[in-house]
Amino acid sequence: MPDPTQRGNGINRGPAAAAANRRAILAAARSLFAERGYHVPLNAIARRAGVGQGVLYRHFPTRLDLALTVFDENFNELEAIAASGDSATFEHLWRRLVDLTIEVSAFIEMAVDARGRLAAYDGTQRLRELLTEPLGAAHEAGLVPASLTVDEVLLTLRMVYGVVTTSPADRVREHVSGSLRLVGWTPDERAPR
Amino acid sequence: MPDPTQRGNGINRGPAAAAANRRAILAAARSLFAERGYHVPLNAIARRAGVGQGVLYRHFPTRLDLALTVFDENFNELEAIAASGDSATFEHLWRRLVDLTIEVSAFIEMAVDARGRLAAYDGTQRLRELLTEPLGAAHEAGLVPASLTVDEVLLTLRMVYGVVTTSPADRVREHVSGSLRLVGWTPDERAPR
Amino acid sequence: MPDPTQRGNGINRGPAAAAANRRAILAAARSLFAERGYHVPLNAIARRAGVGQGVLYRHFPTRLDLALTVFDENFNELEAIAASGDSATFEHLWRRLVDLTIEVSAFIEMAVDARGRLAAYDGTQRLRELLTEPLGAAHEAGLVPASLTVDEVLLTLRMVYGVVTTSPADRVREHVSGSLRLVGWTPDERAPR
Amino acid sequence: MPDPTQRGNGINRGPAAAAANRRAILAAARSLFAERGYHVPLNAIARRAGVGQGVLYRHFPTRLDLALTVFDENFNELEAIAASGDSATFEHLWRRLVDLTIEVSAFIEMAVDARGRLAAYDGTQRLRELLTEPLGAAHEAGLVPASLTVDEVLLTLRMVYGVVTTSPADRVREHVSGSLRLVGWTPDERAPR
DNA sequence: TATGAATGAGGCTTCATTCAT
DNA sequence: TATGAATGAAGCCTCATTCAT
Repeated sequence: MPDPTQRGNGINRGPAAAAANRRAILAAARSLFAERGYHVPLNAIARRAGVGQGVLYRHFPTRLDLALTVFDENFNELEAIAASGDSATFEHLWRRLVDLTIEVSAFIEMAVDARGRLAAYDGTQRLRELLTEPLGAAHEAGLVPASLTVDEVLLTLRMVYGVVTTSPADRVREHVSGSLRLVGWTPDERAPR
Repeated sequence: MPDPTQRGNGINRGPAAAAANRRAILAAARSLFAERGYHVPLNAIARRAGVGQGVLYRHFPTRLDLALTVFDENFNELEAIAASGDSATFEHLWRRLVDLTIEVSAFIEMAVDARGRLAAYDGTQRLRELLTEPLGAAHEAGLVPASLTVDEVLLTLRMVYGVVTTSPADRVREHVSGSLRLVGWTPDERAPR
Repeated sequence: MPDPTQRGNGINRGPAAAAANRRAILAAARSLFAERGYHVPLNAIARRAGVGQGVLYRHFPTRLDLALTVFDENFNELEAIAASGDSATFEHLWRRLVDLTIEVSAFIEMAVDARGRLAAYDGTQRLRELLTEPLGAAHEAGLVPASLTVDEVLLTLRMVYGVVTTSPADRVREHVSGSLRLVGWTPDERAPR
Repeated sequence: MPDPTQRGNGINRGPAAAAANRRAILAAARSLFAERGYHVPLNAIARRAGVGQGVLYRHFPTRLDLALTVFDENFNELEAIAASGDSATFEHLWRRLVDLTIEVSAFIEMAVDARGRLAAYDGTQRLRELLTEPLGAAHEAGLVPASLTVDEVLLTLRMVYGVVTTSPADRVREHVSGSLRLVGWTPDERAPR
């Protein structure tokens, strides 16, 4: 009788393993997207996950499905931060968004890919929703200017993407700080304009 | 007797075609980079240019050589603008830079590719040089704030890249305008901050 | 429903075919190396084996891997002969070595290729080992001069290679006989010197 | 008015240059065969010779024609040695033959190529002729055993080829010496059997 | 249901050969 | 007659995707 906690041993372990496989695939994809970019071969992901090629296709029919799910998990994390609900939440969220942007440059490649294929996808909607309440709280606490909108926050994030992608690897954070200063965010205080 | 004005008809048109071929390849590459991105198959470029695979390799041994030449032409155009030398030059330059950024998003992908392979390549140096004098003139004419530096202009451009790349094709210009407003440039007047 | 005994019909025959495919590839490689030399196109091998290009790469990532495996099988056969253990074994071995040399001139080309890439590979070591005992037995039985060493046997073999490679196909055996006479081996008796 | 001693300057210098071009091609081919083997790209030869591709084809329609001509020059040199006519001539010839064998391993590759395509070519005939007289002189002077025939000398040479081709580059001469000892030639004295 | 081998299209690159000038 | 660019076939290799077991 096979050990269900053991994966990738070539034994069909039945439906019970499906959830574990899914998690393993997502973890593998996350790390490989970060290491080798969005276009990393799918079989490398399957290999690192310890599953067969077929399983990967069962769970995620296209590369885009896989990538969207990986990045969805980031949204889950961000939503958890947003739910904490004090006035510093917005700052935490922003900090985490910038870090994710720096870490996962694969996201931008996915976005390019998705633009052509997934007209319906507007990943920003979810971001918009999770930012609304924390930004309101920050407004009330006087931590950000009253005029700052959610859309401007998102736009700034996309500007950060541009800077991240075009910076030499060893100067990314320095350039990001410079660009945030340009829009009037002093990175130390994270107090916009 | 073959018609020498006809391209891509499978006939060896002889060395006289070399210059025309080179131009045809560059034009094909320019349009395909814009349409399909930096990683468009090289044989698609050769096909659109109406030349054999080998000709493309003779003129441009690597994809990077080809891309650098294409973008070099952009620099040439920008330098021509810069040379005109009146106080509105900076505005013209900036407008053209933003347009190029919107049109040729392949440039960003090339930059990523070049980063790994062409340590010596710093495309921004050339940009920096051609901007210096026009920005000085704009300073003197009071058209831009005295504090605005060339590096800030370049950084802004990279932020624009980020917005371009992550925007749905039909809303690119709208988003770019929004982001320029964010950094205090009102796109209508091009009067920064 | 596809006929699983039929090869190369464009149908995915599943993993069960792996072992059969491997054998088919090796057989195809063996015959094509003999017919067309070491540098025969790999896709010709895949075609004769009735498999896709990718399968060949899965089993043998490089041409050298494939060739080494093919020739390994020759070593296996020789070692089986060597294991039989009577005093005539050396004669059998030698006869087979000469025949293999004549049949598989691709071996020499592979050796040239391997020299540059596989510093660790010393194919002769395995030959040396399998010859040692049979030569000793032949010494004891007085079938070969006491002074004949394993290295001399190997050197003679390489001289035979030279003659094989430079002889017109229809006179190979005649020339080999002549050259063995030169070193004092009368091919009829196989009684060296 | 072009300088006829100057080659590869892109100017059509008329028929007078034909002989110089031919010599340049042969010299380039000789060095490149030695450096990179028989299958060196033909355009590399044309480039080193400083001529266009077309000229190479005019003079030598096939790779084999070129190679045969290159090696013919070796025969010319050997015939010059043979013509000197004293009793040590055979020894000089033999020494030069072994050296050529070691230097020009491209010859063996050409031989493999020629086997399939040039049934009529028996390069050995010319060798045989130039060796006959010197070997006779050596016989008369008692420098070689009376039984040694020209064909045996040629066969030995081909055995040397085999050893050369299969030896690690840094041990070629050592192995050749060993093999000559095997056939009873002590390399120091060059006194066969 | 999971495995992982097989398929084969597609992209890259190299040359032998041709041919306009 | 010489040049050297153009052609395009051919080989190499890499995956995305399928499917027998």
